[in-house]
Amino acid sequence: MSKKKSKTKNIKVENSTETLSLSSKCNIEGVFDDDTETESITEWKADEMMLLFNNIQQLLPKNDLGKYSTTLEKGIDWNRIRLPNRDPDECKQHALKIMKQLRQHRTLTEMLEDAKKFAENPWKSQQTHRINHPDLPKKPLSTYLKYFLEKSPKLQALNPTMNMSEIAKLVAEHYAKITPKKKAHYKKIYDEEMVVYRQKLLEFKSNHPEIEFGSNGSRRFCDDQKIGPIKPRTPFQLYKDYRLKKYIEENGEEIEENEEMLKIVVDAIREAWNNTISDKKRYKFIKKSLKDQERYDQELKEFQESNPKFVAPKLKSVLTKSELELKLKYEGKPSRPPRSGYTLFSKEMLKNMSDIETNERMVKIAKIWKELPESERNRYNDEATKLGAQYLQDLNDYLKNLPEDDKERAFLEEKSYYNRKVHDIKKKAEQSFVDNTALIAYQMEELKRLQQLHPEKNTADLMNIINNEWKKMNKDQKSVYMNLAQSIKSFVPNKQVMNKLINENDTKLIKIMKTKNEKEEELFRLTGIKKPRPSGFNQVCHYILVNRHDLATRDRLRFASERWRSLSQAKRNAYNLLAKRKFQCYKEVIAKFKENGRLPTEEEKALLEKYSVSDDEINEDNDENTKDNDIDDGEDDDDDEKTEKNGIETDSSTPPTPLQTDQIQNSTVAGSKRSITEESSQKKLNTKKFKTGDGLLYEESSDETDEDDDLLSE
DNA sequence: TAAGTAGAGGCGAGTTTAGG
DNA sequence: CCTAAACTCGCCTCTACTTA
Repeated sequence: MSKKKSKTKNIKVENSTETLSLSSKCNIEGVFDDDTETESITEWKADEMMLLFNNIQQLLPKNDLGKYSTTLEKGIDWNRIRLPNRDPDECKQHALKIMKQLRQHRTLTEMLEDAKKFAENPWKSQQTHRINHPDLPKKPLSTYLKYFLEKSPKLQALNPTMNMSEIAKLVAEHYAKITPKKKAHYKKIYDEEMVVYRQKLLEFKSNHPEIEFGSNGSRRFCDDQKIGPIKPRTPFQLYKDYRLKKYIEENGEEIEENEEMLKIVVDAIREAWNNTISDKKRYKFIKKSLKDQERYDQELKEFQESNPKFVAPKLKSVLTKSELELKLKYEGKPSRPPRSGYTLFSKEMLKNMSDIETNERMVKIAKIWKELPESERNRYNDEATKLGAQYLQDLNDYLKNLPEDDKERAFLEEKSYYNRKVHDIKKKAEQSFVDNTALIAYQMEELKRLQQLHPEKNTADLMNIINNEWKKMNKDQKSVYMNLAQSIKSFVPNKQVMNKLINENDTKLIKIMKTKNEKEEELFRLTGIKKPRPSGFNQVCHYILVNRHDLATRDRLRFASERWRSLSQAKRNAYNLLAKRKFQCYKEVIAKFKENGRLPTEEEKALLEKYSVSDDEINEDNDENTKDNDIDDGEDDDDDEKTEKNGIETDSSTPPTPLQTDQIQNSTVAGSKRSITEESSQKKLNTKKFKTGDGLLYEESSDETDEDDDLLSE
């Protein structure tokens, strides 16, 4: 299989004292084994090549950072290369052919150095000249290597757990023991081959007087001993053992005798493993391999107990990435959904684009995507959303059924994806909150105006008109309401969003979040220490919400907002800073408590106390009194960020129900314009009232105060 | 130093995903 | 929609050994 490997690359010309003079007109007539590559190289003369490479050098792009072949393909203006009797494409193809045989992973600038050296004296065997003449005869293998070739497949079959280095050691061991008679036998073959080789080499030299024979590079060696338990076997190795055993049973011992046959059989087995074996069977060997891993872990543990100094070798996982995926798939793990409609689309498109060049595919897909009618794109987007929701559901089911030990690991594997999902949902919900709130604000304002203008019309008709007006408004016209909505959103915690998620997808992540909060609750029960409000603004809100029962909830929040804005910047900074410090302090306390149940020390309690702002302080009406502010050290407040982070970790003591847009709109009208709504009962209105406007977050509350407090103190 | 071998690991380039 | 990071692919080198 790999016999053909580096055929043209690693053949090197034998060292020789004979040094042939550099000939600029050398005409290489050698023939490559692979005849498709032959003609153009043999046609080109050294000076011609030199000219070509010098030409290319003139045209190198400024930033030559890509792979040389890419640069040759795309970075060079071949029309500007003019060689007598050569068309640009010929030049390009020739340059590509030569360079391909020098080194693979380099930039064109670097490769040109090698190429020019090559052109100076083609086929000279030196490190930079790795192309060897295809006609150069191969030196016969040494007696040891002949023996190695014969013995190593057998020893591999007998010692399937050994790697090549170990096999080589074993071969050497065997070789040291073979009888002089056998050695002489190998030597005889070698000598015979050597006679032929010398003859061929002479012929070669006479055919190619232009070729200079040089010396070669060096190699590094290092040694590491391998002791300890036998390494776990990979699924393929196990499969190979199984097939080989079966083969030997069926065909007797022959396979041992015939190394060629063995190689063929092993190759066939590999082929089967890679291409034809069913996933089900593969999964069987994957399981076996994992069992062997367990065996290894156990043996290693025991071995290390008796050999404490033994450092376990770093092993790669017995499973390849795809094997692991297969395993998880078989165990019911859902595969990740496409992230967007576009992803879904491109995935679908890619299936039928194998004929198009790789780097053009994505460009093409993007183009088609853009040209797709909106309805089509929406179809993909909807499908992607559906798949996403399905995935969360499937993942949930999968996690639920896992053994307790695996749950955590499996969850962590999906965590980043999950967080992303949470992020997406949150962003979406935030946006729809802002949109809804803006519309509500507009509706309220317009309704009032239109009712005065057209007292004869009923509310439903007016609302229709208003909604149509809104639809026709452009961004600028809406901006006032959007800004208002945004500012309302900014002091409303993200709790609803999270709760929506919790209700819809009761998965491990949320369970972890819940346990987090269970700990917080426990700490509160034990010490009375509550999770502090994460920002100065939240403190103000809290204070107003608790103390201003004379106002409706949304009015209280509005009032809180007004109060906050009326504070001087210095004071706001000061409150934020305190809140930040307190929050940090609390975070440390809760971390310790979670870790080992340690309760806060007196010192920590005192610190938490120190960072608290008293209600009285907030209640001070004369907000201009910032002079006596001794806690302001001018630090920027980043409570927005804090609030947000905090929002994610929020607890879920009050599971809310997500609101539908129309529901919100309807209730808004009802709530905000109580007087004009049809004869609904007062009680109903009262309940609904809290769903409206900024009250979006406080739906269906019977005990406002507690809930408000809860919501803002998260 | 290079020849043989198979698997591990490195690397550059190409893709996909996360996250803003 | 964009960028950075992570991942994949496929090629390349290294590893053990001896001989010339």
